[in-house]
Amino acid sequence: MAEVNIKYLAEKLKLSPSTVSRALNDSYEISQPTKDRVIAMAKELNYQPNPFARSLREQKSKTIAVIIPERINNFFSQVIDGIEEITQEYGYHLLVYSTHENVETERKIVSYLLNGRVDAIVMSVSSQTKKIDHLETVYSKGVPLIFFDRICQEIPTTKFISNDYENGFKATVHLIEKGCKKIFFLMLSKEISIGRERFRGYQDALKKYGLPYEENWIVQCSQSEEENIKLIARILYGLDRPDGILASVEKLAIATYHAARETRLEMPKDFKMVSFSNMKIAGLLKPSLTTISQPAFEIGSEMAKLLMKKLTKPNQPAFENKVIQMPSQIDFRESSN
Amino acid sequence: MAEVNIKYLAEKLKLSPSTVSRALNDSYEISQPTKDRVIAMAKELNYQPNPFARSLREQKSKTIAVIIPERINNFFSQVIDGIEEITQEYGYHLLVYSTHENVETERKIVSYLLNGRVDAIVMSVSSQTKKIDHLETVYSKGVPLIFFDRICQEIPTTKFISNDYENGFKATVHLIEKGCKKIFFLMLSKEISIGRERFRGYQDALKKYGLPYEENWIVQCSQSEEENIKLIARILYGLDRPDGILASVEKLAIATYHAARETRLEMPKDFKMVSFSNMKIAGLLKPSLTTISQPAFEIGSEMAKLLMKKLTKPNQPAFENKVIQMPSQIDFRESSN
DNA sequence: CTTTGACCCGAAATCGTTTGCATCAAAATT
DNA sequence: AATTTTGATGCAAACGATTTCGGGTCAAAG
Repeated sequence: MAEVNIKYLAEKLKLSPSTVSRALNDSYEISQPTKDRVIAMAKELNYQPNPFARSLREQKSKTIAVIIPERINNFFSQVIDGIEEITQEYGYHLLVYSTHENVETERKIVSYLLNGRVDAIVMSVSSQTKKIDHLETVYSKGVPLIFFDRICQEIPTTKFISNDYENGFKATVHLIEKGCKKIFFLMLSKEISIGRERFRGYQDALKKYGLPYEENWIVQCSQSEEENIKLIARILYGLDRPDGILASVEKLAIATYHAARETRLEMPKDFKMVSFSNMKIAGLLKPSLTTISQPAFEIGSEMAKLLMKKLTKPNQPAFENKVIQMPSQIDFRESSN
Repeated sequence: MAEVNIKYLAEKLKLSPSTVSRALNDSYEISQPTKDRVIAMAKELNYQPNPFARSLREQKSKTIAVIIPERINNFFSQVIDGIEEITQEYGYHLLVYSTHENVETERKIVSYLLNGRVDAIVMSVSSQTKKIDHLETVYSKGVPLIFFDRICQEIPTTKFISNDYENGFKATVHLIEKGCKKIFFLMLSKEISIGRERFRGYQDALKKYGLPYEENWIVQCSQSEEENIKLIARILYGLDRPDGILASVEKLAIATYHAARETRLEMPKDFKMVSFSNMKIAGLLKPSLTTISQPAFEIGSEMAKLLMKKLTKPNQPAFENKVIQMPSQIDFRESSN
């Protein structure tokens, strides 16, 4: 493969490696004619600097890690698209990892990243994450860290979410106004902070309208689609079945569609549903699904902007400990009508 | 941040860096007691080897690039999941890039990867890719390269696809058997090899059943969803409108749903449709969509297995110039009934 | 005629690992 | 007893880029 490196360029040009390096980096110490010669030769030989030598020397990698709980989810794909939109301009690379909602995997991935392999980490924690010492380690090592969607409140850094509380509230009010009296709340796990916010909105809306809710209306689902369908079907078969459902994540809405089909119940006649979801084709479902969708792309690009500012400008402070809320959008469709 | 490195470990242990390195790499030249001491100390100080120093020295990065035309597509997400499943075990990292179906972006991304940043590239080319000199460069530089789905026939390496010809054929036959006489074929671009195979299957099926087809039944769509909807709607409004549609990619099927809605035509009454798609919720659409879905996860994991074999074992030959076909699955649903 | 400063360039150290070769004691062999 | 072998370790050179330091030239200024 005979890589062409700086030394080789220097030889060809009868210059020293340092001069070549400086010329390529447009140093003021090098005369214009020399620069031109060097650049021309570099182009001719198609010189590509070795990224590892550079990273080793400069102690930075121009690489960012993105850790998400699952890939097969439009929301996360859109967020990554948003991140890439910005980072690509700056020549940064993206290492993407999926934890598959598994804490152990999450811990392992994070541990790979503590050796300087990446300049920063952007992540959405797994739904099973309870102990957060691995995240504290990242923080204490000084690796810039940003959370989004599934955030970890305990770590004092910047977090991006959408106005989950507000939309949990609005969605519930919407169901109430459509006449629902028994509104169930489907969630993945108590551990997810995001679920909590959406849940608080739900609770407060019920309270405001003087509606009751019982413990078993809060349905804790699992990772298994099959089990979730069974669980929800059982609930729909039950005597105490809901006339309204608020699904805190997309996959639970999908499971509900399957469960409804199994139990031969029809939305919105037998029960109504609203779901948090960034599915593009919510409008093509049968029935079309009322969704609360997050500005995923913008969340990604905003995070990336913040990152790029910190990584490419000198003397930037650590990320502030704050939560940035981006507005979601509710699209009313048949499922809740 | 005071990174703990080998030199520091050596000092602490009163050993030379070389001994420490060898001990950590479990070299036969080092005595067991010394190894134990070194390993214990490394664990205590939480030593993490610097990946760049190692990559620089070893001339390999333990990183693989995955280049896809778009992220918001279940097929590609599943493929990446499949790749990760295997590579993670071997401690390999995944750099993921999206070209957004843009050749220029594709060229730029590829050029970033010619400097040893990655040990291999797995890619699905953009629909606009016509000139392939950038891919030839990758190949000639000796970077291991595997194509999937949108393959580039001209490069002599291993390619993974599903039995596109066969399924294009079967899907068309299915539509014919359901009574369709005017079957249109929706494609993204003539450049995509994959489209060609599917198209050949379509053509041959028509031929076999003695059905005609006209030039303008082959619809070339664009990247813009909006334009595609308009285009398809215009076709559906037309006098010469199809009674069957074979969509070669998922996004065109979605566009067709929107166009049908606009023109108030109903599937499968007014026309029937089959689409290549890995959408999980095809069964929940209105009407549910008959799909040909690829074994995406397996395509990913098979590619990764091949890669890992080449990268982790000594003296492996270059990838054979062959096309590996994985069987797709057809799920018949309402849209074509 | 010296000094100053602008300008151009090279030698060598550095980043953290790995590894070919040298070293040196103890054990084994002649 | 002298020599070879073995086993365990250290020295120093890579890998390829950046950067500190320092040297030299040449023209203008003092």
